[in-house]
Amino acid sequence: MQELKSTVQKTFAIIEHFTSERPEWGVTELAQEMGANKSTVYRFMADLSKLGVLYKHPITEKYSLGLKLFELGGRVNLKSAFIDKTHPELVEVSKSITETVHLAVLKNNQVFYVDKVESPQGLKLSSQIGSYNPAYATALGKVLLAYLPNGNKEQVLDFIFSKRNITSLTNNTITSSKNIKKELSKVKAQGYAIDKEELELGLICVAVPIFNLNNEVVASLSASGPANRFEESKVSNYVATLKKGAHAIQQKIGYFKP
Amino acid sequence: MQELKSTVQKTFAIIEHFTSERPEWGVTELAQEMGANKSTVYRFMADLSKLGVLYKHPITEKYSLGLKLFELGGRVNLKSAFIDKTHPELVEVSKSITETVHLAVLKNNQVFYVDKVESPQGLKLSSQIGSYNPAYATALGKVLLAYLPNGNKEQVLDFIFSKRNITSLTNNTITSSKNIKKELSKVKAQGYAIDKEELELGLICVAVPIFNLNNEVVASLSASGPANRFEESKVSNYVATLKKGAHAIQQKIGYFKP
DNA sequence: TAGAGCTGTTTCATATAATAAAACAGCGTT
DNA sequence: AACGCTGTTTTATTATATGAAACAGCTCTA
Repeated sequence: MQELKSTVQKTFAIIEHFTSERPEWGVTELAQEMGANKSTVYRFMADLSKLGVLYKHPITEKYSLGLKLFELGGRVNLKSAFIDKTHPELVEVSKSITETVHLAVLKNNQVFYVDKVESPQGLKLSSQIGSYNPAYATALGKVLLAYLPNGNKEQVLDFIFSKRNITSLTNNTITSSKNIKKELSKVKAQGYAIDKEELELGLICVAVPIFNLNNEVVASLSASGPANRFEESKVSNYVATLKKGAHAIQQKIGYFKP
Repeated sequence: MQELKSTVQKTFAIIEHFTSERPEWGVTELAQEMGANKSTVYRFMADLSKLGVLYKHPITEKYSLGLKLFELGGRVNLKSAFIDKTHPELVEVSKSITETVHLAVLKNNQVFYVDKVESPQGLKLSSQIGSYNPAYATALGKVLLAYLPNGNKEQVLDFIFSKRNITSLTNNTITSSKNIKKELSKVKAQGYAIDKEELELGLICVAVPIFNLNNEVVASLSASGPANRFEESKVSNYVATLKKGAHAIQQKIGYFKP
């Protein structure tokens, strides 16, 4: 934990450990997990409990996320102009395509999921609003990379493809710098990207760019679903629907820059 | 701000200033509001923005609450966060009224059932902890909507009442935006809501608000039962009992205010 | 066009709060 | 009764937060 400089960062490093997979932590085990001192973590958790950010179960004495975060989260949801403006369009696209639809931006050189509408066909994807995925293994990421401004494109791509950042997620993942550059040219030429089980086996994804008023790509819109539902013949229809949605979103968010 | 000892408390003191009434702050004005140093507040806000807890508008440079809080809010397990503190009170109220008692919050613009105590008279309601019902057709929902902060009230109501979201569940369901607004004014004026077979034929429900320390409504408490047991004369007694219960719950979920 | 008056941001010596080892306390189990 | 596991408190030490001042960038306005 000593590598985190500010207390604000430490605070949220602790909070972030409470995930849906691991919603409960004791003081000692969380300190161990974080490689931090027990009494330090204790003080943070005690403070956060006093504020209602964490909730301490009166019997088990385990901590979990508290009502304060629910309340604050609710304030964001209702106020956020971004999601308020894009969500209805995502709903439209999802209805039309009947698959899960994502809106993502590039953040820290990764795909950052901003909004999501689940498929009415009820296939659960592991993606979550606010989470990240590698850019090189997703259709969303390919679009965001393909349209990077020429000024720093090479730089960003070289950084992403420095060996330590790349892991092969499936047999189809593109792991070489040369091949991804070829792929990105193709994406830019055809105006959309496709991910054929490169992130996860059985999962296919199609994505299109969302432009701002300066013709820069600020976000990407995608449809994802099981491979058996994404026949070649359907893709062009999906792309057309996604582009219509992307266009509608562009009209609404002329100002947004991530 | 110097009276706040720990940095964790300072962090959330800053975050708490972003309310629905005042969702945007600049560095200088927030520092003034808090009686704190400008550069101190700046560092906090810069750190929080890096984490996505705050969002800095690229043009106005004003800060607002960010996606990270939205994400964290979604992770909170309401059942475990509420139920330990509220359940005993629900039992009390249910004993006194001898009808089924519910505790609910507004989530995704719908009524979300957090806790429930069944009537000792053994009428089974279809409601379940963790399930949803439309806000406009329940007493719980009317309370939660009536006390929405003025900042985004209109927006939320308009969203809920865009035609495709409304279905008439019984002959009594209020389905027009105009009528629900009238109804909500009434609810706020009298301090409680009543649902006369608007969700389900034969089912009547009375609900009161639960406030937090900022006088914002965070939840709603209700009693429900068959229409023939809810005579006009009893309702005022039910409301009184519910309010007593709501008050007791408020005492328990009132957190330390930074 | 010069300058006043706002912003947000950076710097740096100083003060203060965060840290971590150790001891403590409470609870079950052996 | 002694062990091993919790969460909690204490303490001297160290590292971090602080805030005054200066800077930078912008929009008015005279």
